Amino acid sequence: MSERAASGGAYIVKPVYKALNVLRCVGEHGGRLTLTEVSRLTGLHKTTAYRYLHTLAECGFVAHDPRTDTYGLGMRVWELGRLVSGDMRVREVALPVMRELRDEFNETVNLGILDGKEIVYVEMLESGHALSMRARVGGRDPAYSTSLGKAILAFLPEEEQRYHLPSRLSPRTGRTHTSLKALRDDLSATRRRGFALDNGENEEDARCIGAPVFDQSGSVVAAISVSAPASRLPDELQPRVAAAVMKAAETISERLGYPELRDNAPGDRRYSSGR
Amino acid sequence: MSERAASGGAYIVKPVYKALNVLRCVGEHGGRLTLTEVSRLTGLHKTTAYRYLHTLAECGFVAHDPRTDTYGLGMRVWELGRLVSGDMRVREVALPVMRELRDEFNETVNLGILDGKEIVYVEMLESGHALSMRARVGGRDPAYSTSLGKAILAFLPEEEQRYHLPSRLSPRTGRTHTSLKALRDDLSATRRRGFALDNGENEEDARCIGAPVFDQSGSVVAAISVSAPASRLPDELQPRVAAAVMKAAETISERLGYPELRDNAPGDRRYSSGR
DNA sequence: TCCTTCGTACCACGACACGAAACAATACTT
DNA sequence: AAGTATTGTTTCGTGTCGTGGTACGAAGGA
Repeated sequence: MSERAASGGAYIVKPVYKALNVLRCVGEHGGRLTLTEVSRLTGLHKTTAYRYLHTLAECGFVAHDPRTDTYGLGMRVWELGRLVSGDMRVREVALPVMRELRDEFNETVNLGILDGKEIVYVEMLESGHALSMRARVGGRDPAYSTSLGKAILAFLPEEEQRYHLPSRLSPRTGRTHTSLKALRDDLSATRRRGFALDNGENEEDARCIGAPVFDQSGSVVAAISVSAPASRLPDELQPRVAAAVMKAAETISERLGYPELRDNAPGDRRYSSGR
Repeated sequence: MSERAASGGAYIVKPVYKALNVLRCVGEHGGRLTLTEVSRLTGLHKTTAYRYLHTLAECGFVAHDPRTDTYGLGMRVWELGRLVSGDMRVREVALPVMRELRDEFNETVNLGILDGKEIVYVEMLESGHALSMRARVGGRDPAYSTSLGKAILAFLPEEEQRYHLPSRLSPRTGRTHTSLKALRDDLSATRRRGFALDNGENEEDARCIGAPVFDQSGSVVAAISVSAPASRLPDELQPRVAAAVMKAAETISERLGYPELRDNAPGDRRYSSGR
């Protein structure tokens, strides 16, 4: 079996890396995992999984139910998770603005944060329509194939941007960018016009329009987007939605302390290069 | 010499154990921790801390801010934390009942869960009074010195109970039980009367009255309590408060599917909850 | 009854985690 | 400006300890 070089990077302590995988595995399967299931899912030797689970349990990161001999996430994870929530000022600040935006078009509004090469959905307001998107709060998608991700990437300093770009663009739909060149062109276009477009690049038949959110230091920290089935977001509507999304994003940025821009010219958006 | 006690007993993988300590350390200090700070706080060698942080970062459990060269909790922690929240049905179910209880006496109402030898405050409704308790949501206290903890411990099967009792009872105040014998007596008393008392055992001058919450399988999963300064909870008032706390706890238990004891008629257990 | 599959326990071996020391790149002092 | 102290990063040899095989008792299923 050809093991992936995943755990082979530099300065990676393998026991830690693999144990964290166990933790994530337990979380993703909603608890109720038995030892052998964990062993199978992670590909670890049964004995090794056993020791990891014991260690994780000792620290409170997983909880062992002695009745069913199953493992689930522990309270310490919840505890730490709350601490992260407390740090996410964007979320509270953005919520009321997102609500307005949702009501304006009655379409799903998303708030996303860049984490590594993926964006994480941090908040999401559903549209009234029955047809809803697949994404969920806490879920992830590649940054390069979503309007949220592209909105953030486009306004990142080049050096940082490179860090968040994958070496290989695996196409998620027929419309996903497959070359770094095409993606870079897309990014500079979004930077020019101030918002990002996703025409079914991440999910078939789904259209998204996203705009970046800046904090007081002038760097992108998040993005918001309106997403809907292509049928409900025809080309004629896009300018109006894009303007609204950008407006909302600017409002959030200002409330985060981002210095207001006097000029409202829509192509003149620049991030401060100095820090 | 004291290594066995320090970094755990058998089946503990030390790199994992220590890395988890790093993670908790980063969380407790609200992020913004530098490498050497982590090294100092955890007592780990600088190189080791460096490798752990790298590994944790690779897995998304900590985030490295390259600007300030500091580490904070990563998005993956938030992600997993949400999953735990989703599992905590008690919390949603208990909230409205807790609200009623808070309004009845205008005192702080707590919801706690047992985790290891400690209880974790999962929800908390403050009283209107200016004088509030020290405890916070997400915080911890020893189980044996709080009414929440004792309410849960008392209704645990003996074998499980022993697992959650510390070998050494370190006194937190002058009133804390110092002997296992005294604690056991207290526990059987609480089991008899159905609620637990804490007269300044955990925090000087703080009184708490707690009652256990059961789930559909009939086992304790949590406890609620009313807590207040001793001056506002005089002996005369205790019976009334205790009755109300027990009533509220029973209501929550029933809504969690706990079969009411009085009538055994199947399918006939949906009255007397006032709704 | 046998047979499977579970969690737990033990052990010998060699991978790899570890700490010392030195590196480069900043901050702080003089 | 030169010196000094502290930072994060890198390399490397040593010996610890994490690892996978293996085995045992218990608990179901056939």
